Amino acid sequence: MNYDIFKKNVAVSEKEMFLETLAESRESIRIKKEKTIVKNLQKIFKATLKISNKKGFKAMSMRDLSRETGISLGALYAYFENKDDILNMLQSQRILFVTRIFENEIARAQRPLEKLRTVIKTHLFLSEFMQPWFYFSFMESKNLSPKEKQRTINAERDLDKIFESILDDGKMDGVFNDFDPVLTVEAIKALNQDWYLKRSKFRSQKISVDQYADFVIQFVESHLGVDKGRAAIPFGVDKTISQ
Amino acid sequence: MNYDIFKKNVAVSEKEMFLETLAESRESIRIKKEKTIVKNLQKIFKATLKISNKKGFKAMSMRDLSRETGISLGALYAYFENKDDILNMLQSQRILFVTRIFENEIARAQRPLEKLRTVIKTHLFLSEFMQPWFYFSFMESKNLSPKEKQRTINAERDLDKIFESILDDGKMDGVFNDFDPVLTVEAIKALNQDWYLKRSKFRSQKISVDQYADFVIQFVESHLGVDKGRAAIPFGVDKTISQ
DNA sequence: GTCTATATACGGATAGAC
DNA sequence: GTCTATCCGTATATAGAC
Repeated sequence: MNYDIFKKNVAVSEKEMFLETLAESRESIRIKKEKTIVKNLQKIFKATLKISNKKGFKAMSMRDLSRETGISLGALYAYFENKDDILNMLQSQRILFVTRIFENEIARAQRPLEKLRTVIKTHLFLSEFMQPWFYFSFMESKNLSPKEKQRTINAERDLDKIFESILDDGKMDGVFNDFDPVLTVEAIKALNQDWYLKRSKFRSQKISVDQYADFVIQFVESHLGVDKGRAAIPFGVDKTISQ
Repeated sequence: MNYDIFKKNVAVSEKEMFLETLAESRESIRIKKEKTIVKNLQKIFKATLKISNKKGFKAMSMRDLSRETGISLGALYAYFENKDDILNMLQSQRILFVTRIFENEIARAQRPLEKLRTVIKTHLFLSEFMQPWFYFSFMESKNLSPKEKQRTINAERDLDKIFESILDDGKMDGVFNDFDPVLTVEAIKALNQDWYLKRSKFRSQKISVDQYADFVIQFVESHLGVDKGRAAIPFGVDKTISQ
């Protein structure tokens, strides 16, 4: 899998997922027509990410948002009850979206090494696809409602567990060396996190997300002591890397 | 070197460094007695970090700061011209402090491997010693004045150069394997950065900064192919991946 | 040097016309 | 559904007494 393939897979279900995840926010929205909601809410989200990622959510005024979206102050409030709602809706959308994609991409049973590579790439490609959301989410997590904060913590814990169980399986199979599971998982996440936190830096260095994915995988695998000579050849396990 | 030793080394020159770095902010401070400045400015900095790291600098009101420091609203403004000054002073202090310590700790000529370990530890121990400053600096960098923003970028570039030259020397000496210098430096920084961004997580897992330093060093060294405990990476194999 | 009281502006949110 | 006009709380910053 590379990013182009991933992007195409995701793009087809994007709109429909947006609609599904809307259900939760639906009660706080005064607008009737779904089509109008989708159109304007997407405008609002996009503008919020743009402004907030430049100067912070707290520093973004509703007047800023009105100007950027072209929707008047009064009309904006038909799409949420208060400013913080936007933040929580964005986070809720992001988590549901990520969870859904993750379930799709890593559902198939695979061998640990393949699985590790798939999860690293999925995580990385998701953060590329939704970079402004990931960046925003990281920077503004302080101000989430208790509900969304808890949900974020849970999602984070789930991701940890996915990584841990893969590493564990690999250790059992003898594919991976001995290592500290907590620190290793945290390191993988730190490397992936850097992609969306420092994206403009990578872009200016002309490093693509595919290159970065390969780098992270190689970096992590040398820590795990994966024997490259053996892992690459049998069973075509290495397909994901060689393309 | 471990963290306890580092901490003792740094602590002795801390106060005097604070005084030195004060010179720059001096003109915007209306107070005469240096002793008073030091006492109250440290109180102000401490309180700012405490409040801002909880809810963000923008969300911290001057009334919050007044309450936390025990200094009245009016008196606070004798120590800076406006709220943003606090942010810029904090950042200026941090950069000057870090630069000074770095110069002291890595001055001595060493061999690349030793040097790499020293720089990783120094960077990590500094971020432990000044964790609230590092966290604050990362989170609030958006709102720095152009001057402090530029200074931050320069300091970052200097750090990159230090790492790059060490890796380069190691490559020339044949101590390190072939690797992508830009990505490798970025990876080291990402791992170190995670320490101050997720510090409470590490603390709750009872991971000490010394343990983390050893982990990062070992992680990076296995990427560079210097870990004697593992099989050497065959020539050429990883080229397809790292480029 | 530090305090209280206050000027002034700006931000979130709503009312009510269209 | 969307707009303009406006309310009102809160924020930064200052004035001026002590």
